[in-house]
Amino acid sequence: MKLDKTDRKILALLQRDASLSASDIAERVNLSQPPCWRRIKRLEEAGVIQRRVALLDQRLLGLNVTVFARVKLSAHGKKSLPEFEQQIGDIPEVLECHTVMGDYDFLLKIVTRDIDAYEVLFRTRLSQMPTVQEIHSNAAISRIKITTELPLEDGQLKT
Amino acid sequence: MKLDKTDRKILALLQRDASLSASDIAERVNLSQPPCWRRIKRLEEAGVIQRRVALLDQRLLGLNVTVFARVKLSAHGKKSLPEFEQQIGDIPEVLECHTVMGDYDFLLKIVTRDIDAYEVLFRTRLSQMPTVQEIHSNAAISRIKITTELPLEDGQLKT
DNA sequence: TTTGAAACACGGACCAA
DNA sequence: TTGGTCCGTGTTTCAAA
Repeated sequence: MKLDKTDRKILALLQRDASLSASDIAERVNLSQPPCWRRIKRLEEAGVIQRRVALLDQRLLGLNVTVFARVKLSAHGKKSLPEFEQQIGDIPEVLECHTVMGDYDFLLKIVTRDIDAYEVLFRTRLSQMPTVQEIHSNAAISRIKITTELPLEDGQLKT
Repeated sequence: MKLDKTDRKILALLQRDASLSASDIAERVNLSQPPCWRRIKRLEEAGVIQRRVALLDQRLLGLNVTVFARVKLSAHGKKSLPEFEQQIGDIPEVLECHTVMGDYDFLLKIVTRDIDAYEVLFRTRLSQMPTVQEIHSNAAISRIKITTELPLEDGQLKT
């Protein structure tokens, strides 16, 4: 799928504010509504636009703690990776889990109500996973920047 | 602001799929459409629903590399924190920047097209910031889990 | 909570460049 | 192939019972 400049403009607008209507966007990219709508549809069908979601305020929901946990699996545990991935998927407090290169195996982003809730999660679930050898937890104190907007400027993308 | 069970159900639905209409949601939470719509509006006005965004497919956009960078500022650099935060905010490839407790000061999540693009970003921007003393970069190989859905189940929230 | 009306957005048919 | 105009349908939004 190839994306021209107009497509990228549309994507940039939508990943900033998905409540914009097709005609709002049409106006900003100098198109009339139907062709603009067709482009959006096409981007959705191609999967470039994965989904539309509401972002909630963590603080207002009382979810005050974000922890980054670096996890190392035991040597034999690496055979049962699917099991580990399955278990991680089942913990709603784990927002992200990435396999990383370097001195540890996974980086997890975890959100809980407070430190106590994290401690419980850590003790009863994370450290209980049979494959886990070692976990280093680092609590985040403040969010300097946090966005879901991917960089779409020229030169950062393959088109 | 207090949230009852119905509010939390609405939030759970919207943070999974913001394309649901007010009547779709009304149906699933056993309400008629207008009161359901009023609740959504109220949640938006209170800021619990911060915004609605489109999530794009990183791979399809050719953004194949995610790097987590651990940054340490120089001792005197900690005075000019606002400057650092400003500069971070201006780099679109930096999606997240958290202040963390522990052996380093910040954790950054960075997305680029490929390793070369990261190297350029690292050399020309990140390592050039006058306040930065040390950066450890860890490339993420695969995404096991990645979601923007906050955990809303009972007991995880203050209501 | 239900009804309903006005405004608006969506999405198809069809034509022009 | 891509954009434009026209128009029917459904949704949102909000007032009134």
